[in-house]
Amino acid sequence: MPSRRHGIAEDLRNQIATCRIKAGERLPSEAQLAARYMVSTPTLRSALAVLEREGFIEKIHGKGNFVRHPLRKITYVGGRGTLDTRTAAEAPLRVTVRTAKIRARGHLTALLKVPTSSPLTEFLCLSHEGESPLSLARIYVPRDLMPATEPVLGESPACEMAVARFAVLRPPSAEVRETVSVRLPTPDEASALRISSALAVLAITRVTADSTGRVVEAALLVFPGDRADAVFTTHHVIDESGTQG
Amino acid sequence: MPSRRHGIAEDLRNQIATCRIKAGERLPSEAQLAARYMVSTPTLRSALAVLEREGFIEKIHGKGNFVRHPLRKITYVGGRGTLDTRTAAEAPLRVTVRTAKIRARGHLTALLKVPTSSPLTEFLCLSHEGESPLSLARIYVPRDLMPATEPVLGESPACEMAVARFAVLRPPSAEVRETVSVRLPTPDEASALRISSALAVLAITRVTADSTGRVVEAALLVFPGDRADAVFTTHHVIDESGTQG
DNA sequence: GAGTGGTCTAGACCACGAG
DNA sequence: TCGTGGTCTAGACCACTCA
Repeated sequence: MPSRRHGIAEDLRNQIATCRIKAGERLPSEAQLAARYMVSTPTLRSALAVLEREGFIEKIHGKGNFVRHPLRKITYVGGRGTLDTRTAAEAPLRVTVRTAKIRARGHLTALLKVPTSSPLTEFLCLSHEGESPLSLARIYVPRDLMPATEPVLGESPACEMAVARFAVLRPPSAEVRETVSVRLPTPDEASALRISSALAVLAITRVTADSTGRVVEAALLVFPGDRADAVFTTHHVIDESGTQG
Repeated sequence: MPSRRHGIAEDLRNQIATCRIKAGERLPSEAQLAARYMVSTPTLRSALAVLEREGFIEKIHGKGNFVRHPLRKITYVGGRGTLDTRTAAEAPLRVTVRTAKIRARGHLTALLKVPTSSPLTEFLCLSHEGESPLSLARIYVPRDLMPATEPVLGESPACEMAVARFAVLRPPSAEVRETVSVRLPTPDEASALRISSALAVLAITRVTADSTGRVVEAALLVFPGDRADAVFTTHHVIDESGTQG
């Protein structure tokens, strides 16, 4: 026996799936929907909360409830030294970058294996597809690894270009360790990605080290959980016999 | 200005974090808590819903709200040919396995690259740590790759042992492709893992192929999102120049 | 100011668990 | 049966957006 809210949620889900309510469109007001389904507003709102957690709708205070654009999943490809987030390549990806000079503190010191308050360069990258934010990246590089001659870029060029440029300057043999976790977004992340704070994110911490073991980059990547996959491919060329554990 | 429910949630979170309410313990009834915080029961319940999504409490209908055991995170180590889910190794991990003979259908045919209704062996593994379910694994192996002489094990031995045994029978060079995604659990998964259906899970689809490209195993792994990380390490021994994209 | 969503109330009634 | 959580109601009032 399905509860009212799940029945309503399913009905709306179907309407969205069958494009009877199109992407980007506004739903009828909560009062109207409550009347249509003959439920009280709290009940209707709890139905919408289900859809919000599932990523179907986006609530905007004072404006309405909007159908999110179809889940055009992006794929994060692991194991590379560079940020590489598109696969649905047809997407017109727009990336904004903000650069800052900061000093290591807190868990950054552990990630980068540097002492507290050692100089770092921070890249804050936010990628959009149309109106929908797709990913948030915070990338930290020890300042002395930055090409100081190069004017530290302002806002325009793609974050990935910037990072890729540094990649070629690095020693070629490196180790990349990527830790994937699921969590709820921080309030900052939720607003940057325009998602509900109840919609879990896929968080990837990527630490890149050169052949000497020095950490040359730490990247904190965050994706809306419903819009991203991460793929890791391992080739077992040589049998690592008994390395189990 | 924090809302009532967030204030209450934070207060309870602190009490849990500082062990003023210990793991496994029951919280006071919702009516009592509502009285203590001088809010209505729906408001109090929405505070508990926050804690539930965050993984702090577990609601059990008719019994009460219970503090979940501390987030003893397990780490899934990617890139291996075997299931390897412990790192907090002190954990007394108990695994139950159910074996079944099924036939490929739906997306399994695509994953395993086998025709519809070709024979498979399914391993359904559920690992517990004490009372808390930690992971759910559904592993599919083409039946002809199974050592038929070996009696298909009943319920007792560890899933990982079973799978590890097959691993050594396989050609050593293989490719492992692991796809990590975030989603809400299915009702089955939620009840098997004893988590709220609002608590996102970390889902890993692992496809192992031998050197000929034949898929020898597909594993669908599900972990409670708040209890698991996945780590992937890549060694860039040889510079794959310009393999970008 | 009109319309929207956000929060909260003070109940009612139902469903589950344990004795 | 009793105590628990689960669902729902019919409002009230506040906060935000936009004309």
